[in-house]
Amino acid sequence: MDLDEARTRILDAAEKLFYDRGIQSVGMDELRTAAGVSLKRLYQCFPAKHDLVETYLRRRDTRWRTALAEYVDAHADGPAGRPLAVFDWLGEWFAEDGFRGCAFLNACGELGATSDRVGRVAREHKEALLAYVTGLVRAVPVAEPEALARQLVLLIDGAIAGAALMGEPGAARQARTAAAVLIEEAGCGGANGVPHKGN
Amino acid sequence: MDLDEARTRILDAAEKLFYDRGIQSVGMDELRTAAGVSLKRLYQCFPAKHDLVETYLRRRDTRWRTALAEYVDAHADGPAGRPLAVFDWLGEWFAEDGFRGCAFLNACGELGATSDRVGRVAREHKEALLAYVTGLVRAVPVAEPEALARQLVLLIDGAIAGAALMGEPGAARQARTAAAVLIEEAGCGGANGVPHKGN
DNA sequence: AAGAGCAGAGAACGATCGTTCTCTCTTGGT
DNA sequence: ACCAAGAGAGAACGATCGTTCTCTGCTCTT
Repeated sequence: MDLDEARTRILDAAEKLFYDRGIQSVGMDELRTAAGVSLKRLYQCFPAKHDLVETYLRRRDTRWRTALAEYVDAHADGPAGRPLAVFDWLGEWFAEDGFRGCAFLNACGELGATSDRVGRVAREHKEALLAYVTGLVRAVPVAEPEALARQLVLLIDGAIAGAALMGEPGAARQARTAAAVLIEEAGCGGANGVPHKGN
Repeated sequence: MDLDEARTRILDAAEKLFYDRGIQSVGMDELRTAAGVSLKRLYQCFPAKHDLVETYLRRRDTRWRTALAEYVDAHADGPAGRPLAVFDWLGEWFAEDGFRGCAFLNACGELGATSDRVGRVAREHKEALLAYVTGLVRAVPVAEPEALARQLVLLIDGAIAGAALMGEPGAARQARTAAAVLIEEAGCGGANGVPHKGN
């Protein structure tokens, strides 16, 4: 077996097990069995468990944001619809089997106080999400795009948390309608010409 | 030492340690030392660790919601300001030393897949919060108070998650302004007479 | 064909976990 | 004063954790 193939098999098993059951609940031996590699290979690819944890989180971060961006590019109608398409993607994600909330928030709650590395990865993930949403918001004419982007990220995180705890995918739709109101209200003479209330 | 006093000392130590460092990272022996009771006493009060975990979460739930309600009662000016006062309280909570996000979301991410009891407690906590916010919203004249309450809870959870990951207490203020927009927009001819846009 | 080197399987190790047991000491009733 | 009962302190137990080591067998070069 190739070394690169072993790495991806280990990371695939780690992502499934860590996300499903938490990090501390999964032992290296069970991981080895799920990946189908030997313990020697496992420690050859990842010298310690926290290395595997960090790599798992980083790979999930890039994959998650790539999937989101691809969905938005494919499904959004016009620049104004792109921020709202984010919530449509969330709705599809919430409905997936095995959805268990934000992997970074879970990892941070479990190990954030102990390991500063997972805290750093989680922070980078959230900053990258904010940067992406800010880019989406800049394409629609609103006053203070950064402030609106931060509000939308609040709705995103809230929807993820709500869907994780309650198991109700409808949180995405509620967040979407709230986002539409916020975007509309932040608009300064947008496409439909509704003026800012500005009291 | 009284048995009730032992219980509260154990619960106080458990709340501090579990919330600070996660549940699985804290052993019963360290807990015993922090509480200043004997192991026999500990297992006499809580026959197993998951009993202690569940009791810790339930007590934190009632205390958390009581503190929130007391703050809202004390600081809100008028019925319309009560939902907004929730976010003021969040801001003070976020700024506290040792703030580490939502204890129920953290516990659920760590043990939710393993223990269904912590999942149930977390769900009950979030339902109680939604019920409380719904009660606040009903006092201000809006169309569809339940929908608005759900949106506000999304903002609350998002602010907690954002503050937990990034350590920025400003999330509470951003959520507050977003909440003000949503409340204003949901109003059906409220106190200031702004009509619903209703497109 | 033979020896060197690497890969897989899993035993082994020390540490730590949740939980129980033992031993000693105090205390209260008669 | 004496005995029963319970409390505290911590040793002990089996399980499991992350990590390393050993042993066996295959493969590749000359």
